[in-house]
Amino acid sequence: MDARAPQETIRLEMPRELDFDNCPVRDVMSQIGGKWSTLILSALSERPYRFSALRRLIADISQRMLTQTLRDLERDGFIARTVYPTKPPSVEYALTPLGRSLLLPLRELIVWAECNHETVRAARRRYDAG
Amino acid sequence: MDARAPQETIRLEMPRELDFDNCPVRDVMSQIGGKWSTLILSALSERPYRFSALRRLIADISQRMLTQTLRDLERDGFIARTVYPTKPPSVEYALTPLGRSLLLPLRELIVWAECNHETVRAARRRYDAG
DNA sequence: CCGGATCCGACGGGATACTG
DNA sequence: CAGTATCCCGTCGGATCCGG
Repeated sequence: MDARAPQETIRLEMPRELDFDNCPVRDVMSQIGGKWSTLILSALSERPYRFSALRRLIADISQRMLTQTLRDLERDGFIARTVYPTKPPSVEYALTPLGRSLLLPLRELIVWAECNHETVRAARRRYDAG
Repeated sequence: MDARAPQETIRLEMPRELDFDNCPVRDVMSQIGGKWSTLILSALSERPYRFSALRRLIADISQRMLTQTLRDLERDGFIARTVYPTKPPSVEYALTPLGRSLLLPLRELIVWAECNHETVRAARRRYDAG
């Protein structure tokens, strides 16, 4: 997980399907890589939240993007949307089992990012200087 | 790794730094989430490659995007660029230790994507139908 | 409270042509 | 061979207003 850890030799296989829609990696990445997806998944990993609660939690997300990202995540089966017909109606979002299973590999990446963020930023500064 | 695997309860902590540049997750994701980054990292995980070799390997990448993505990955310290002053000059790209360390969490995500791709596509079809 | 509809700027990414 | 320079367009995401 750390760049200074003993180096295991890792080989990733090139996907043979380079077509975007048929390439699993690209298909998942294009969703996870969105600006707000991981943030929302992180929030929902704690517990289900209602729309307005998510909005308060993330704070700098626009109404539009929250709605859209939730829709996309729901479409892919990562989260479930439940409407309670109260007045006014309340809507709750929760992770599905599929969504929860995604958290495992996602967490690995998040931990890596936190561990190596400063290294990356340093490399970036060096590159921009030279 | 599979959605049907026994469910461990995972909680991801919300990053307190919501500012884009200071949030490690977003900072890494915005790079990895690019259209070509993971493909290039996968290729270089096998062995170093020269520019034209990468181009043949990826095939449907444009010259422009290959150059730009390689630059970005180099800037972040994931790959190293070595110029051999032959005639005509040849340039070789290779993973750095930092880049190689990224492959571990990345592979988790790739494996997950391959395992669950069909589930996601099915969910997507259901959503679009209903 | 939970959105949808619309307009708009910024950026990612493709195609093509040109250079050392 | 390994790029740079332009042009162009589609999508992402923000702001704002409107509706059940």
